[in-house]
Amino acid sequence: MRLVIARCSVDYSGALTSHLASAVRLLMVKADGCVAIHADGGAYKPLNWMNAPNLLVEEEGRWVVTSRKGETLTITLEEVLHDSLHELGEDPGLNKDGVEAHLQELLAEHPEELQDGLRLVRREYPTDIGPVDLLCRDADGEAVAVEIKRRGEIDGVEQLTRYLERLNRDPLLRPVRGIYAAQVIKPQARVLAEERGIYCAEVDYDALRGLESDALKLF
Amino acid sequence: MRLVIARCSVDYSGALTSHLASAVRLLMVKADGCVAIHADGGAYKPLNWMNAPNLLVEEEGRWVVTSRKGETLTITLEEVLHDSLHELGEDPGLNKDGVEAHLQELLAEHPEELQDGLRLVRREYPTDIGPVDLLCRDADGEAVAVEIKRRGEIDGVEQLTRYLERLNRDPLLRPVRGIYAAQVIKPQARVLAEERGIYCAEVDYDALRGLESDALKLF
DNA sequence: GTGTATATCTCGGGG
DNA sequence: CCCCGAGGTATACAC
Repeated sequence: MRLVIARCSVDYSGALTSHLASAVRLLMVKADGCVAIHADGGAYKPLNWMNAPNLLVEEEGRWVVTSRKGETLTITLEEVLHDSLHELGEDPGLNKDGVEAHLQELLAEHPEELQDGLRLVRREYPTDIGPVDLLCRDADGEAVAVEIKRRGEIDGVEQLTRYLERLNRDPLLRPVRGIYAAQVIKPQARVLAEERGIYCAEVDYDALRGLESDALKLF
Repeated sequence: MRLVIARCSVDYSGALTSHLASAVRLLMVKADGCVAIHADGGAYKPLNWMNAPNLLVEEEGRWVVTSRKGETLTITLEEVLHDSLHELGEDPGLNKDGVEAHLQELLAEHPEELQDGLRLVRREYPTDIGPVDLLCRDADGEAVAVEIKRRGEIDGVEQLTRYLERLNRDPLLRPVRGIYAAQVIKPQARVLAEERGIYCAEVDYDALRGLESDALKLF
C-alpha cells in the first residue's frame, strides 16, 4: 500500500463527472491497483475512488487512472508532502455475527416465536421474483410467508407484498398470508403492512439466541 | 490525519459483533476523530470503522474507540511499523455533475421530451409520504406524476405507485397517471410499471444536455 | 431529532 | 455476464 499526502486537484469522469478543487489530501494506492482519495473527515467514504482493476500512469505532476469501463480519474499534484510504501500482505478477512442470515436461521428453528402453532415448510422458498425467507403453515394448516429484516422499513413490506401476490396465484398454497419479522419495525412500515393485512412481529435477537443456548444445554 | 501501519487484531461490538484476526493493516484517524481500518485491497470500504464523534483511548498496545451509542472498537496492536501525522486542513468538497438531481433539472425544463404536450406544474411536489419528482399536466390538462431515476429499477415503480395512490385521493388532481423516467429501465421494472398502467420513458441524458447547449447558443 | 431517498453506492451470491 | 438483495450501509435533505 502506497500512502501519499499531497496538495492536489482531482477530476473524475465515468458514471458521472466530478471535480475536486485544490487541497491537501491522502492518496491511497492499494496492492490490487485500486485508488482512493480521502479528506480529513468522514471515516467511510472516499472523496473519489477507482476500483480495481485499473491502470495508473504516473506522469510529472499528474496521475491518470483508467479502468476497463472507460472511467478516468485524473489527479493533478501540486505539492507532495509525504510518500511511503508499505507491505501489508493478505488479510484474513472479517468475521461477522448478528446479521440477517443468522436471524433467519434462528427463526427457521423457532417459527413459533413469531406466532403460536407456526411450523416451517422451507427456508428460501423460491418464487419467480426471488426467494421468500420462510414459508410456514399455521395451526390451521394455512400457508404463511415470512419476510425477515434486521430493521423493518418500508422496502421490506413492498418485497413481502410482491411475494404474497405471486404465492397467492398458486392453487396449492392459496390463501397465503404474510408475517413481517424484524428486530425493530418502523412506524410507517407497520402502518403500510397492517393496511395490507400483514402481521408485524418484532423479534428479540438475544432471546432467540437464549433459546439456542438453552437447547445446547440439554446435551 | 494520523496514519499508522501496524500488525493488529480488531474487535467491533455494536450493531453486530465482528473480529479481525492478526494482520498488517492501515489505521486511519481523521481530524474529526473518526477511525477507519483498511486492508491492502478494495478502494471503497474499510474493514472496520467508527464514525465521529467518538472517544479514542490509547493504552499500551491497545486502542479502544467508543461512540455515544455504546459501540466499541478495540484494536490490539502487536507491532507498529509506521506512524505519521499530517495536517490537511478543510476540504472544499466534491462537485458532481450527472446525477439524478441534474437529470431532474433537465427534465423539468424539457418535460415534452417525456411525452408530447407535457408541461411542468412543479418540481418536488409534496405529498404526505414524500415529494414527487415532477408534477405535470398533459395535453388534455390531466395530472401526470413523474418519477425520475438514473437507473430504473423496481423500487422506483413502487415509490411512484405509492405517490399515485396518495395523489389520486386529491379531488383537485384526480385522475393522476404516472410516468417512470430513467436512462435505462430494467425489464422487471418495466413489466411491473406497465402492469400498473405506468408509462415508461427512457431518456437520453446526453441528448437532453444537447438541448441545453442549443438553448444557450441562442444567446 | 426522525424519516425518506440517493449512491460513481459496495459487496456477495445465484443463475 | 447480469440480476437481486443486504449493508454496522453512509450521506444529504426535508419536516
